[in-house]
Amino acid sequence: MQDPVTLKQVAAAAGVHVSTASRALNPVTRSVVKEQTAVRVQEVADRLGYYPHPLARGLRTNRTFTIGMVVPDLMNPLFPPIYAGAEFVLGDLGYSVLVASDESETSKGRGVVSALLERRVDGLILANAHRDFALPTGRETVPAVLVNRSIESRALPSIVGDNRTGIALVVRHLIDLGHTMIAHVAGPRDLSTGLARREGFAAAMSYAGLGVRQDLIVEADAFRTDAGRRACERLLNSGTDFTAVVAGNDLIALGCYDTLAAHGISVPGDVSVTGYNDLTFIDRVAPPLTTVAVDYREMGSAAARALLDLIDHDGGATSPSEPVLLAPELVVRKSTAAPS
Amino acid sequence: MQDPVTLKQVAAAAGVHVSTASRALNPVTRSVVKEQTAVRVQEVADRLGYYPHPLARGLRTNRTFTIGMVVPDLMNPLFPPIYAGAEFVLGDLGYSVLVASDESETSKGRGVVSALLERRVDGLILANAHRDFALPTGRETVPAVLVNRSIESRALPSIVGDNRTGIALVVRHLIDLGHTMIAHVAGPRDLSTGLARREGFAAAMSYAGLGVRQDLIVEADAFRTDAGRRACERLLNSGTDFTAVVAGNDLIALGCYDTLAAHGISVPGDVSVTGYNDLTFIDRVAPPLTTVAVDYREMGSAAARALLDLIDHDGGATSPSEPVLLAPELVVRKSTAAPS
DNA sequence: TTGCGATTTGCAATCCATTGCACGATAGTA
DNA sequence: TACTATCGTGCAATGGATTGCAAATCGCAA
Repeated sequence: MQDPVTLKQVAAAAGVHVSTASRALNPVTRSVVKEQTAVRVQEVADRLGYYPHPLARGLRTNRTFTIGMVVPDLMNPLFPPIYAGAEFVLGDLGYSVLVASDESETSKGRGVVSALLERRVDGLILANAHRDFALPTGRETVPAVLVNRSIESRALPSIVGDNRTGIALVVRHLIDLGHTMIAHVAGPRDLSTGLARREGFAAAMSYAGLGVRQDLIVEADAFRTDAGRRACERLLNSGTDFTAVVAGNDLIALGCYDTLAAHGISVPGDVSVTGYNDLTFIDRVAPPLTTVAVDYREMGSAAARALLDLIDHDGGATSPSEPVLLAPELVVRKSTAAPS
Repeated sequence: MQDPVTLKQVAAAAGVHVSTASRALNPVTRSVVKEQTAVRVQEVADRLGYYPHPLARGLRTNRTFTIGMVVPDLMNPLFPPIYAGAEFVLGDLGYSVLVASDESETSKGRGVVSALLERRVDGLILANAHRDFALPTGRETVPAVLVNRSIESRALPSIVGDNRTGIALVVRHLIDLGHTMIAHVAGPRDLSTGLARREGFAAAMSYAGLGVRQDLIVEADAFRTDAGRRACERLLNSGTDFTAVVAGNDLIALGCYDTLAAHGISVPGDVSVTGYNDLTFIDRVAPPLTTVAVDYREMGSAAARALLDLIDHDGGATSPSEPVLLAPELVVRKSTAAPS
């Protein structure tokens, strides 16, 4: 409807100079203005419904109170909770979240990051990093944190799940049930989650004294159901015997369900299957999937807090650091049973 | 790293005045500059990696190339595709999407809208509207469109699914199977989707000559599983006989699954159940749910296009209009069968 | 009453790009 | 050669808030 109120109008109405009005309205500089004046300005501002023009302010202060968040694919139920957790923390502090999805499954995806940087976001939360990711060089940068996936260089702080421990939980669970021939349908090796779970699998197997057989490990080329189907197919075609499959995540596990069913193999009757992530509704598929739960909302919140810390204190100067690990939790359902 | 390049620097390097540089770089005004000069400026700009400061530009032009999108809850698998569709269309044109979630299930939620307006978004896509929603008055407004849910006043354009037709499809399907005693666990009446499906249900029933029995209609207080459970419980407690349940959406249908199972009633053996939305994975629950598919990605895209239209042409002056309806599609699975 | 330090407030520059207006230069016409 | 269109470019204001610095005001003491 009507035009927004400007600071100049507030100042005029309060009978002071704009600079005084500015100081009166800004909590940080308020103390420099005479109490009585500050109150008057504040009242006028409230009455007129004044709020500062974010562009004008940002232009001057070089802050936008906007955070860029990059996700690979919001349709993957994994990411909405991460977003929700982050936005919950950030929104409270006056930040808005600019969401950009980077559908490209390649390691480039610098396009969206650059786009966000050009928009002068105050920080970045990256949920889509490949292991070889690096912020674009040769251009101004902002504080950034990784979430869910970490990178090889450790150049950016990251908040991720403890994938090694998580996988160890399911391996332990399967061994406790009596399994010894356990296969792994791994996620892509170029994502830290895929690699860490694969390494965790190997570590847990050798720790249990079962050894690591490469013919029991296949890799899905994406954390998706279709990729899981194909990978499981390869596993079956190799002719290797196994009584349990540790899938790289829930979607791959669903792909295994499909392929196993297509081969007339019953879960968990003939083969046990485990997933990772505990997606919504994964408890309602047939059979309900034994998996590892990660608190993704908390992960998003933690990432946001870490980012704010970077913004407020270190000014973005980040020294290489180990990922912050969130504890996973085993969720036993009906897709695992003792080997027949 | 280094500071961003400003137009002034480009102009200096090209040996022209900033205004000339500005015109040379802006496609609209490029023709006013001598071709040769324009080329030179462009080359310098490219070499220096110049891009305009969005805040400075926005301050002057009063455009932010930012669209605000409000969703009730991104964790509901319904909304990510809507976002994806919208962002796909908008991103191509240089717009970024500011996502805000309004968890409050009340009809206020003007808080987030106001926050977005204060940020000077160029337009709004609202996916969370209650039937009595209206944009905040007495303040400047921007073009806005509704998606998925429409409002009573018709004051804003909306892109929604054809809920009446969709429900008619499932009712028809159930009748074809031989059902006559069909119950409806409706969604909340204060959401257009809840109301339209309820009305569609009544219309389809009377069209089929089965009449509308109020004792066969209960209302869930939210489009959630828990609300569906409770509502279904009420339906059963009322003692009314029925052989099929048309649920207001997939989540409510899952709630019905739970309650029916708790009462030892088998689906679809004793009672058939239908949902609405065809959520991801709903084809994998036990039993796979017969439901109505809506192309939510397309809905998001359509909303974005409608919004862009409003922004570019009408300048936001909207006259009341009927919702744009997207055709639904019946998806028959295993939760429906002939009555026993 | 004059003077000095401490508060308050005002001035003006700054952030960066856009754009109406005017000036200068070139081309074309009489 | 003089004169008017045209074209290209520069000047300067503008958008709105922030902030270093200077000026004004006040209180209080000598």
